[in-house]
Parts: sequence; C-alpha cells; structure tokens
Amino acid sequence: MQSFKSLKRTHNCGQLTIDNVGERVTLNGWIQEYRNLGGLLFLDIRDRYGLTQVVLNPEKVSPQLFETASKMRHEFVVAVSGKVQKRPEGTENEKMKTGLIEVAADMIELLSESKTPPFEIVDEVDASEVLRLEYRYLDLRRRPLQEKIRVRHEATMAVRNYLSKNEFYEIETPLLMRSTPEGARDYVVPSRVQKGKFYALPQSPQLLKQILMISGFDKYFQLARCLRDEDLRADRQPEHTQIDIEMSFVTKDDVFAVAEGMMADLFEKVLGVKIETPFPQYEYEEVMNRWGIDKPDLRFRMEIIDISDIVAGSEFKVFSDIVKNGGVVKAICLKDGAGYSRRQIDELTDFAKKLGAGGLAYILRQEKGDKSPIVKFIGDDVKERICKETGAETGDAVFIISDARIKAESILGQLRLHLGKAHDLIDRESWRFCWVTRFPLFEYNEEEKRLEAMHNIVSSPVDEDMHYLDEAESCDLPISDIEHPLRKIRAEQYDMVLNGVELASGSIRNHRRDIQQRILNILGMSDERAEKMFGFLLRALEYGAPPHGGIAAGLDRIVALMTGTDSIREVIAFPKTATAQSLMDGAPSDIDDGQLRELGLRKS
RNA sequence: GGGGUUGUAGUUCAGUUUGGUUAGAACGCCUGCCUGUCACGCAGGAGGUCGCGAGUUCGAGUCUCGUCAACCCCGCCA
Repeated sequence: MQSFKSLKRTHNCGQLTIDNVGERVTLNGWIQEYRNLGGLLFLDIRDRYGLTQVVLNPEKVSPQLFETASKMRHEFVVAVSGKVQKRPEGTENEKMKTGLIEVAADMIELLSESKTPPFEIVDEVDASEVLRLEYRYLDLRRRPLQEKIRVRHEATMAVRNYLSKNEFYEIETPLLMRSTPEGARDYVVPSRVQKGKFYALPQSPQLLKQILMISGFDKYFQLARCLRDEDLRADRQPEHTQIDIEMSFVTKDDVFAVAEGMMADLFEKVLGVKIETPFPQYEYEEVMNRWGIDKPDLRFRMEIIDISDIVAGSEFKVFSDIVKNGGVVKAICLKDGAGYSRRQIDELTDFAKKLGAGGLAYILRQEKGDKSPIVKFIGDDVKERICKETGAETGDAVFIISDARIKAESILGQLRLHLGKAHDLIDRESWRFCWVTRFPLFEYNEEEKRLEAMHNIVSSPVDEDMHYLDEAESCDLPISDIEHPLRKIRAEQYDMVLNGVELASGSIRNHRRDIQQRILNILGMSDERAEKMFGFLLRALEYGAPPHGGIAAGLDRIVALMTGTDSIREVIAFPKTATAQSLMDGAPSDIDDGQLRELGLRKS
C-alpha cells in the first residue's frame, strides 16, 4: 500500500455539489453501503460531513479496480479518487445533499478493513442500548449521535464566548479535594502518600467558587464536572457537567440577567431560536399553588384552582372536614374532557391513588347534563360555582382532590402533567422558561426529626425573613410545627425551569460568617464539626468576603432538551449505565493487589 | 434498599400459556446472477451453550428454585 500522503482527501463527503462537476477529487471515509448491480457498482462513502455516491462502470475501469471495489464491505475505510460527474437525468437523489452528483472512481485504496459490525450504522438503530454502549465508537458514528455531539460542542462554545465577552474568567478547580457535607455521597480517592486518608471528587465546585469570590475574581465560570455517588436515572449520570457561574457585588437580578442572556444567546447561536427575556419569575409558594410542582411546565394551561372556600360550607363532609382541618380542596379543568368514560375515570383515579390520593372527585359537563357523583352532596349551586371558578364549560371535565395542601397540590400537579401528555396539550414547538424563586431555606425531615437544607447550605435567607433567625432563638414551638419561625424562612434561592425541566439552580450566598454559622448550627452541625468540615470556607469569610451569588446550569440536560432527547446518555460521548458501569472499557474494574497495598487498602 | 420489565442466530424479535420430530422470521453475513442503484433486485447457503447454575421429568427454550446482567420507577440525588 502506498503512503497515505498521496491518498489524502481533497474534499469531505458532504461537500461536493453540481459546481464541482469535472473536478478530480479524492474522498476518505467509511463504506456506508455497497450496491453491486453486476455491470455497475455503487459505493456510498460516509464521513462526519455527509455521504457521497461513488460509481464504477466495468467497461470504463480496469478489471483490477473493479475487483478491488467489489470487495468493499460495510465500514471499511477507503480512499477514493475520481472525477465528479452529474448524475444521469432521472437518477438524482433528492434525499441526499450530494444527490445531484457522483464520483466516477479511477482509484480505490483500502485503508482499513472492518469486521462485520454488531449492529448496522444507520440513523434508526434497532440495537439494544447495552450493545450500543459496548461498541460506543460504532454508535457514535451514527448521524443522530454525531449531531448531538455537535450541538453539545456548539453549546459549550456559545457559553464560553458569551461569558468571556461579559468579563467572566474560566477558572479550573481541583478534582481531588476534601469531602464536604453537601447532599450526595462522595466518590472517594485513596491517598497513597497519606495512607488511610481520602480525597473526594467534587459534587460541585460550590465552596471553591465562593472562595474565588473572596479572592476577588468577581466573575467566574467553569464547565465543571460534578460527581455524585447516587443511584442513577435516565436524566442522571455519576458525572455530569455544569455551567458553573459565580459573581460578586450582585443581587439575584444580576445573576438572572447573565443567565438569561446566556440562554438566549445559546438558543440563538445553536438552534436559531429567539428566546424572550427576561423570563417570568414566580415565588415557590405561587408555583406550588398554581402548578403543584416546583418546576412547572408552562407549555399548557390547566392551572390548579383553589375551591376550598366554595365547598367549605357544603354538606359534603369529605370536603368540608378537610377544609375545617386546615386542608384544601383544589381542582383542575380538562378542556373537552366531558366524554371521559367510566374506565378512563377509573384509570385516572388509580393514578391519583398511587400518588397517595384518597380519591378523585369529578364533574363531567356533558351536553345532556352534568355527570358527577358528588353533586347530590354539594348541590347544584356549589357545583355551578366550582365550574365558574375553574372555567369549566360544557364539554369540559373538572377533577377535584381534597387533602393537606402540599399533598393535594402535588397530586394535582402530577395529574396535570399526566393529562397534558395523554391529551397532547403540550405545545412541543415552544420554549417556556421561567424562574422559581424564594424556596424555603429549610425542609423538615420526618424520619430524622430535624431540619435539612432544602437546596443548599450556603444560601442566604431573603432580607425580609432574616428576623426569623432571631425569633427562633426564643421560640417554644417544636420544629415539626410549620408555624415555627425557621420553617418560614425563605432563601434567596432560585431555579431556572424550561418546559418542566429544572435547568439551573443557584442562590445568593451567605457572605457573613455569623449567619452562615447559625445556619450550620440549625442544620445540626456543631461548631466543632462545622470547623472540621467547612473551616476553610468559614475562615475565608472572615477576611473580607464580598456579597456574592451564582448559578449552575446542567449542560447535559440543556443539550438533551435542545436536541429533543429523553436520556442524557445520548448527549454524552461516553456515558455509564444505570449501575454506573462503562460497558465499553469495563469500569469500574478490579485493581491488582500491589496497587491496593501501595494505597494501604484491603478488600473486605 | 424496594418494585416492575427484559434476557432465544451477529442484531431485532416470534416460539414459553398447554413440556414432545430437525427452535423459526426479518435484517446482517457468505456465494452466484444482475448496467442507474440509493432500504437495489433475484437465487442459494452458513449461522443457536435458548443469560448462567441446579432440580423435576422418559424428555425442558417451555415447569420449579437459585443466580447474573441490563433498562424503567420509588427511595436517594441541594
């Protein structure tokens, strides 16, 4: 075989058009398809850029060349030279970008043979994901994956350019760091030099980016790998990438402006989609009230309506008792849902019961009269008021849940999403961003009877709620009581939500050491333990910490949404399975005893 | 940690309900024919530890028990 130098491509496989007719070109690529008609042989050559048809006519080429060409099989790597010619009239392929031309080969060199691949390299692959992950290099040759990886690249470049242009520095933080008490389990790395001690891989660069603020780098970002040793899901990997951002001397609105600008720029540059900014903002409380979930999908309406007041005085004890005991009665209206059959109602009721509902009341507003098992209890007047309040007209259905507030809301929130999907109410073309703000700072853990940080232990309380910290000191109520001052504190904490997916999360941090320390104490962390786990941050806060805050956006989820992909595994070049294995290289693997000895470790 | 689904040819699946001859189909692979194909076509052929292990039985892809793996969901993941 001759040196590759003379076989190098002059064009890629997506490049040649009618304008190149007559030129002699060389292509390099993989054999996508071969069609041997006996007297005529076609080869489709593929590379990252596209597909080009090569043709050989035995009357016009040497027998040796035709012989070589007819031995080509799927995924062989070749160099092909020849003249670009217009395809004969009537044989053009409109589905191909290069479908008007073909290359009449006068030279073919086999650069690399391929075994028969375990699955076909086509757009719509039918192989199982296991097989695709084992042969990831073949899966990645497929156009849909190449496209997703391209979008990911474009997205990261857009982000870097945008932030850099806005005076942000990209600063790397270490992978080998100390374990800090964030939410998840750490991945851990044993130290050889300090036997018996361990590094932890970062769950996020949270504390380090705050330290960078204290260092005076007032606009920081990083495309940071974050590692968490928790059980996986379709949208969770043991390592994922965050667009990590932190800023000094800012309020939440400054962070929002940067994040909104970044997302708008990203969608514009990558998808050519105009995103309207600023995004609407809703407080957590309101979001839970209206949509029953902290990441509302605003692509369809069907908001949750409170009808507690309407039914409070009704004869129907199920409703009135709930309201009397501090619960709520809430409803959603399904447009054109009045035709629901007995069976559909039963299925929906089962769905609600699985989520913990006691039952599901309904009103079907049919032409021939309303159908509802509860009307005989609540009466026509209350029924009419419910329908008016929920906007239910003839042809619509109303579904009602009565329970404790949070439970009723979240069940209806799930029902809403379920019905939205089932009845195709979701506008799939739209991108509906919003902010959810002012999450509760603490969350009560029933099992452990203590408060936990709802999102982040470094989030600052909102200014108006700061006084609750003091009030809590002299409060006799148990923390299990929702009236306890600590339960009322809202955090300057926010999520960016797109189409019902949480894309980014952040907060204004505690830049005052005393506040931070009090919060750690409330979370059950003694001063000693706080010092041990967190001392470096607390100490840094004593040396002139600027007010600061930031946000971290999940790059994998963003790219998954942009490419219409359900699983983030599809937008990661080398992902892991749900059991955190890499099927291609076999990680995690055994290590040999010598390695273990050196680290001072033993297998149990 | 709990629940569900799946495991049969290189691949995707059928066959398992009701145990019984030589385990089928499509795609892929191999051979031959074929001058305008592009999901080429036509003819022929090869290819199987039925995830693994044990048991029941005259006989197990099929029944029983165990086990392994993958995926999805709950818990968990700010």
